[in-house]
Amino acid sequence: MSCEQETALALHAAGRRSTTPRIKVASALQHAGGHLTAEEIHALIQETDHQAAIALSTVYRTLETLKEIRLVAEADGGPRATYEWVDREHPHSHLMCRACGREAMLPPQFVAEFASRIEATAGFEVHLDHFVVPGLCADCRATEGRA
Amino acid sequence: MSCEQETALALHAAGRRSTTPRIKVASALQHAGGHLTAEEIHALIQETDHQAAIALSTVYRTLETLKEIRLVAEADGGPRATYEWVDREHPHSHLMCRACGREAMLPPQFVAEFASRIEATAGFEVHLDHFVVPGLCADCRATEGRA
DNA sequence: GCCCGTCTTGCGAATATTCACAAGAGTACA
DNA sequence: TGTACTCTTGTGAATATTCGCAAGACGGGC
Ligand SMILES: [Mn+2]
Ligand SMILES: [Mn+2]
Ligand SMILES: [Zn+2]
Ligand SMILES: [Zn+2]
Repeated sequence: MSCEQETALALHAAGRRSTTPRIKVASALQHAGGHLTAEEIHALIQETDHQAAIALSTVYRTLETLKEIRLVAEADGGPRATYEWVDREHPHSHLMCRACGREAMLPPQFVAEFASRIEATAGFEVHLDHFVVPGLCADCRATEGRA
Repeated sequence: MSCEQETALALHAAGRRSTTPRIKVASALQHAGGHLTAEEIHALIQETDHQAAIALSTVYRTLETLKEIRLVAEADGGPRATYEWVDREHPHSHLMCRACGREAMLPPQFVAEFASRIEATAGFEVHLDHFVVPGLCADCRATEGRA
């Protein structure tokens, strides 16, 4: 089954309609990979598809919709929000250094166990599909000590 | 020692200058308590202090500065960012339901242990001073099952 | 396939947040 | 205390993001 079909199914399963902008935004995120801003997504779609243009405000709304049904995750942190396709089979999270900006991977298992613990005690279903943990990397910790 | 003096000390310790806007913003957050938007903070300062007004853009910049030295934490999630004073002695985090919007407290211990684990394996110093975990509360999980 | 009711979109306007730059204020040091 | 140097602020403008509303598209039932 194609990516587009899977997206359409997920939308329907969530009681939302399958529309051209939603499919295009989802497709752009899936095939570009990585973290993209709303504007980058919009530009990608224009390039790929010279005819029917999508309004930038629709891209924002669509990202919100896709986030609601957890197909897409938002990553804040910088001055602009970025968005990434969520891979349910292989979820990932980041460690982001506030000093140098570098990113490292965070073992998904740590996040999963943190979530399990909360669900077990609070009955709260945790949605940390793509978690960006801020802090200081080992290098910058050393530097800071000397500063 | 007064709150203002403590803020000034923290600023100096971080190599930043102690200025009127910084002290006022910090003071507003400390004494109002809870989550405030930049605009609410700005309004509070105007009310308290009819003379020297602070520019709204300065409030934004100042909040960024106070976040950098971890006196203040930002909570996203809604359409507008909110800010809260960080109480180092009694840190707290939230569980926020994406369906009904209600908030519950998250045991600080869970966050602390999650952080310890990351620091132990990755050497990364985690800065989760005020963590808002999205998800579904127990009530909404039940409702969703029936929907 | 057509009709209807509702959900979505495009568009433009309204807000929220960030930036650039010259003027003003805080610090270190004499 | 005065000076020099740098960091911050105020202001206005630039961007980013959200909203309101009428027109258009989607999905369900005939
Ligand atoms: Mn990622
Ligand atoms: Mn809080
Ligand atoms: Zn670093
Ligand atoms: Zn709820």
